[in-house]
Amino acid sequence: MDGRPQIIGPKGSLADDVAPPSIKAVPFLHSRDHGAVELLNPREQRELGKLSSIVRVRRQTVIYPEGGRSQFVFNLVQGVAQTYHLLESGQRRVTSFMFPGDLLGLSENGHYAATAQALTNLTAYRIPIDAFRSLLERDPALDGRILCKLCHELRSSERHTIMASQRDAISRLAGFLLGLSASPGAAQAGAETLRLPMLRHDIADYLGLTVEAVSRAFQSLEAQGAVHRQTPRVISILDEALLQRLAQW
Amino acid sequence: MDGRPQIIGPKGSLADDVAPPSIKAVPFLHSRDHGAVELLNPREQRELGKLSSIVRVRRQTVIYPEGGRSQFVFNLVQGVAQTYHLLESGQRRVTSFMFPGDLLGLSENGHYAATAQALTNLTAYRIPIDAFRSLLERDPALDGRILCKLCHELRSSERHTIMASQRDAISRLAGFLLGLSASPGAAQAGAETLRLPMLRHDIADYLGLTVEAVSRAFQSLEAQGAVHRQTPRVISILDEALLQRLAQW
DNA sequence: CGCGATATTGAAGTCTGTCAAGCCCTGTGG
DNA sequence: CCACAGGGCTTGACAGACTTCAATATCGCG
Repeated sequence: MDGRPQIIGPKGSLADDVAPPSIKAVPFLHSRDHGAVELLNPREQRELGKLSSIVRVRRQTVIYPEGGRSQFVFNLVQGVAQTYHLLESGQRRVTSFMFPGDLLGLSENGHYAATAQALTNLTAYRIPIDAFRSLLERDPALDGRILCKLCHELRSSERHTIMASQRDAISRLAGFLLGLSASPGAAQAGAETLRLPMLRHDIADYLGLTVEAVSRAFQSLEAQGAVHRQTPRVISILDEALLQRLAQW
Repeated sequence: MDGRPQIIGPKGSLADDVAPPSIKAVPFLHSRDHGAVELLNPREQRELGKLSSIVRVRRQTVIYPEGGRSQFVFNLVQGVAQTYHLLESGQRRVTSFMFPGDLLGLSENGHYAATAQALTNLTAYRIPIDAFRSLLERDPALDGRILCKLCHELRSSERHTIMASQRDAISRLAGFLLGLSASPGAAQAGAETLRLPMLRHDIADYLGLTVEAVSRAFQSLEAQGAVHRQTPRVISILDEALLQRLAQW
């Protein structure tokens, strides 16, 4: 089986197995610091579903490449993805990890601004960008919700910036783990064990460190009793308050 | 004279001196890497102007505080501002520098997500957020443009992240100077002399460095012949290609 | 169960942060 | 318009943290 996205088709035969389109964010106006909620009402979910194909993408597969002609927007409903830039220096910078409830391929200008890659096998709604735009024009309320989602993304990008510009590796990793455990799609339902879907290399490229520095930061967090590595990819958070303190916010 | 924003009032007496509302961004769909353009047509400029008060803010004044109840959106038409977060560790993180054509106070959820502060004396349209939102609902085309502006901001935030997560100070500063000289409102009309409206301390907090590191990075860039410091705040770019190379993209 | 990829650990070099001191702008007041 | 004072900027020395290079241990997939 090749690595290309497998298209199941509009309202495809397996659609019944698939969760409906979903966009989650912290609402625009509201009391602060409450978690993300579903922005789409059932009607909007149906509308989006009608425009979409369902695609299943295998782990490691590139969903769309940086610079590619932007034809589709993707709504992730299952699995995890990352977006990254390749720098001319040969380095790679991971700009975001995407979870169910996220929208990929939007923040561009005719071409994709980053490469998107599946970290796990994933399922997404693939929406032609023209259809998406005309839906937004017909439906100002939905448009407002998308605006809200973008604001949310902007905030998390700023959060990312703050994390990546911390001076020491421990602060960066602590902030990363906290963000991950607070992220709606990332933590499995409140348990304090965190399954990391990404490699150390991905974390390093996200935080602007080397894998060695990430590894040593894990070591230090574990030595201080903040976390425990059950396996390299399964982390339990032992002392969230300590993590918070170490993150230096 | 106190430091509070000076309100000139809706269509105030000095409105004739003031440029019309302006929102600039790289268009959504289009061939790539062209500069930012004005997104508002004259009708939209009038609409926004009718909803707004014109405020003049003195250098250093806080426009709105992080966490404050979000009541207004600001459209900057003259001068420069920055937004920042104060971390619990006492550090400060500058998240963006804003120029004419930018929109402040949008990316929030009922409360301002960051503090906005004037770096120079500035002029802005102050738009009540409710009026702004209802205008967007009445005018889907404008809504789409704001969406475009947000995408643009998201891209520049990611750019910021990439810059701030570079390993060495020279790369960060080179990237910063390039971004500034490419920024529509920042460079004075194509001249290769760049007037920096922000302090070294602001640059340091933007790049995640100390002022000393910024100073040494300037020293190094100058020694390599990439830039020349006419005064600490007036920089000429001597070799843009070299800067590009040093920025490591 | 075994191999390849991933993760960890170790040692040396480099760069930034910190602390300290001096210089130079800038803008305020006469 | 000029002088002065304060703040901003630069430079120096040292310690600490990260990167780099290298080797080993471990995980997880087939």
